[in-house]
Amino acid sequence: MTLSTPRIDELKQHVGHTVTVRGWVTHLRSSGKIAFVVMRDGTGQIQGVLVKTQIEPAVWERFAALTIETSVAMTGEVHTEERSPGGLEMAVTGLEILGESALDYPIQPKEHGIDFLLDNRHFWLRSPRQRAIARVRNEVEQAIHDFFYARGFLRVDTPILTAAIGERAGLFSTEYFDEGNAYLAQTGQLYGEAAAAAFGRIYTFGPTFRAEKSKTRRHLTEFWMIEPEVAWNDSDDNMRLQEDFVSYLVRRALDRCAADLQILERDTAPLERVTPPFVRLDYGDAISLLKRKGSTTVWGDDLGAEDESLIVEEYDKPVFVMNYPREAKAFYMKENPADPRTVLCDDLLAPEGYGEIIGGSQREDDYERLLARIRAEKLPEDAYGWYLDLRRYGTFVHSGFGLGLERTVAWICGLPHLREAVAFPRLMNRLRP
RNA sequence: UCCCGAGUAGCUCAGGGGUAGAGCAGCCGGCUGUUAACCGGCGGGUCGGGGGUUCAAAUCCCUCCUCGGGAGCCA
Repeated sequence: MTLSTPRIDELKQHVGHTVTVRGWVTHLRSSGKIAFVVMRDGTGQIQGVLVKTQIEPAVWERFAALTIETSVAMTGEVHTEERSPGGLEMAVTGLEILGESALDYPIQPKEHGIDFLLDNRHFWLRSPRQRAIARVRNEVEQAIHDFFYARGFLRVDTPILTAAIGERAGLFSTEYFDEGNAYLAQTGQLYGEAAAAAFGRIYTFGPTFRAEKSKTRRHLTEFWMIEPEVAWNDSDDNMRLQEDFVSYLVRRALDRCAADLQILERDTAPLERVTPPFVRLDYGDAISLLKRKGSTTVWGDDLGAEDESLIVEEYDKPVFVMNYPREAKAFYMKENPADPRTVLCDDLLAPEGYGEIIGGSQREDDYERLLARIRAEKLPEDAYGWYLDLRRYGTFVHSGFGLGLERTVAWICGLPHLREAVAFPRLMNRLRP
């Protein structure tokens, strides 16, 4: 059966020949003695046309038994036909029902509410729009690996079950034998730093978990993060790496996913402008800018969503905001020698309201300073023993960042909400399907 | 957690004190080029749950639940 059953996107090579394709029925239309069946196989769609007077009665009867999402093997001669969606059509002479589909398939070719669609995510995934998003995500993921591979980075897989270390936000916990609680990783960074001391340039690529009760278009409780960590990179090197990286990912999507972006009706003009260098806006200058624009945010505050939009609208490509006050940022960031009130860090804000897609920093490499920060933040000192060791045995200048995959995909695809950027999104009130 | 908004047929919604509605989907019939086809017919309801006001509540009041949008936090 596998022989000569091309996939739908290969059918243009089979014009004039009789082939069999397998897939799922998406549309059925009948005019009494002529009928149309559109099927999908994951690579595209093909319309089959059946003329009652020209085919075997048994085939016509099987057409009548078709329902939406029936899986079928459809056989016929492929020809060009401009009235057919996609320009190709199959003159069906054979039809085999592989798997029946119940009459109450819930998804219709019309508007649905988001609650209903998320409840039916396992079916929603079958739509052309969701396929386009999945293809862009796949391309971005591959581009990430290619980017780092070409630059001699080693991919390191860090643990998902961890002791209580990492960010301050909510943790998911689970029992772990006689060791007390284990927590789902919020970041692989600390392990990445250990690996950078071993291998020089590394990156992680994996799921991370935040038990935050946040209900916004920019948050998931489970999301994928890419975290490079580079020995001997300072904060400036770090930002150069980030702008090269992000520009490369966008370029790859533009070059290889043009058809998908078109299905998503993505205006690609803003993406075409994503080239290095990006603007580097010092935190202090950002505050001045915000004050000019009427914000009440003052020096020392973290930047809110409103502030980020005010900054982003000033530029036509991603913008770095760098060197935040120490109090607004994590304990592991290196003190800024030029202004000890601040740390050497950067947030990369994406255009068009997609917010922070990267958070990065140079890491504190001085043992005493790092220990002081851990104590000041009242973190469990013993849990960070191995992390502090990295500063006791050959400490090194190093920097890294975390890129949120779903935010990046949502931005490139122009999605209104992160939940479409992953096949089965995890939100605070959604654990299934 | 806080602030808004919404829950009526499988779906998308109208109806806002007086016998529950439409379109789509489904089913039956018709149609030889359909594109979310079209035309005719049929079936389909705990009006989110509970309590209250009233002769009478989908409709007014209270309360809880669920969902959506936003904030905070962050990627």
